[in-house]
Amino acid sequence: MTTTSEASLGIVGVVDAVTAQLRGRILSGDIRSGVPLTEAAVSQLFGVARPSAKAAIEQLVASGLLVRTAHRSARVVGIDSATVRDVYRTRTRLESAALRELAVTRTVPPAALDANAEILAMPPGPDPATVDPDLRFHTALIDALDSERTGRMYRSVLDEVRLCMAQVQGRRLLDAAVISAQHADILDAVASGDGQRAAELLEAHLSSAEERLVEALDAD
Amino acid sequence: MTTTSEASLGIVGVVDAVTAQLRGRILSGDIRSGVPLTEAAVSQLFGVARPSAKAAIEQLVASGLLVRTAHRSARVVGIDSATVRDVYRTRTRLESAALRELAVTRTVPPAALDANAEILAMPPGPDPATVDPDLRFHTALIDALDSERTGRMYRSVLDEVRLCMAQVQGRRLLDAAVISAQHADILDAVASGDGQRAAELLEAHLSSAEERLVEALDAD
DNA sequence: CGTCGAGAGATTGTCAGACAAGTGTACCGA
DNA sequence: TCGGTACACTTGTCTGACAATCTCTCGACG
Repeated sequence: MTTTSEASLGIVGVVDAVTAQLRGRILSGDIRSGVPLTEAAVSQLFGVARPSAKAAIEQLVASGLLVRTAHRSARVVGIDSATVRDVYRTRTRLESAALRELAVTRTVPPAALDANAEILAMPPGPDPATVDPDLRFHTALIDALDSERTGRMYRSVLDEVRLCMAQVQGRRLLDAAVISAQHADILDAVASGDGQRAAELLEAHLSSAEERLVEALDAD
Repeated sequence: MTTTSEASLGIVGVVDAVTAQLRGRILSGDIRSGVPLTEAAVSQLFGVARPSAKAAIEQLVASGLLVRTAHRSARVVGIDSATVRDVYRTRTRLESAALRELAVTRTVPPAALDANAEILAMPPGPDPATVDPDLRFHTALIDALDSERTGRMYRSVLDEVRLCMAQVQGRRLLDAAVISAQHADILDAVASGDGQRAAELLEAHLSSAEERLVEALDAD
């Protein structure tokens, strides 16, 4: 098949297209956790052969978004407290290491400043729309390292962060003004060359988010 | 196929067995970089169907051990200076973060002590046999965090470290006694709760290894 | 003699169909 | 009510096939 119009749009193949579509549906919460996701269902849903659907599912299993045991249907991974804690601890390790490096050269990533300005411009109070610029702020810190492997790792963890938020329907977030202020403090510490303080501020920042997520998860 | 004797030995399927075999051959330097690794060749080599060989190759591409562009044969990834630097910088980030955490609770992983004792017991001087306990020492630091995701990430980087060493045939290593002493210093810093010093010692330790690898790579 | 283009070979991407093997479940008998 | 067995569903793997595309080589032309 592989229509030329598909290839010109950045889709390199059928299986990658299916994978991207599935990933989007999972991260947006469209596909709920618990319901079986059979290869036949995916193959019919997108009109592709079963091997293609199988390959797409396997990619997502490798990404950690789906889980599957032998001869069982794949399912969207269920997020529990332990998962959230592990995801956030891993996140914190990467980001704090990044901040310490950036502080050495007093490098403040412009993209992080932009993302935080976007949060600050929003009306104060909890707002689901803060999620996107928030994640962009943190991604900008990692991207500033200009490391292919570190970036890849971070993005895989971030996928699971998005999955957490998709499964916690009531995304109770902190006040946008508070988030923005904490971000600004972190960047200030980086600008002043104090990597230790930047790492500590980040740890506190992410810890509160982690707790918020865990308590929302326990409320069901 | 899936013989019952295979299944009882921890092999869950044909494709996983092929993947493991291929990974071993790549990491041991058996399969040289540059030569094309076609799906048909893998399928004939292990006596499996082409889809199975394809799946195994795709897993290794995802692992970063193989590279492939569309409609081209897969090849073992070529290691250059930039790759080595990125691998080691990513490694350092994860390990230094681990040391800082361990220092907070003054936790010295027993497995790290064991691995380092193994190095110390070897005859002084460069010896390729130090590679294995050396890698086990560093892995023990990460494993002490008891984090599934962090461990997964670290292992993927470590695969590339092994690949680096496989491609640099003359594995000029530091003196076993020197390595062991540096490791001991790091653990001492952790035991005394000085995470900052542990991280700095680790950074110096890995930097020297990185330089050694880069200069060996440039000598060809 | 050097350079460019076309064709052939090789390789991958995708599909269709098929069968074996394993797991979970529902039904039936005790 | 409880336990065992048979069935349906799903996955794992294979065979075979064809289209698309990339690379390489060979020949023609300037």
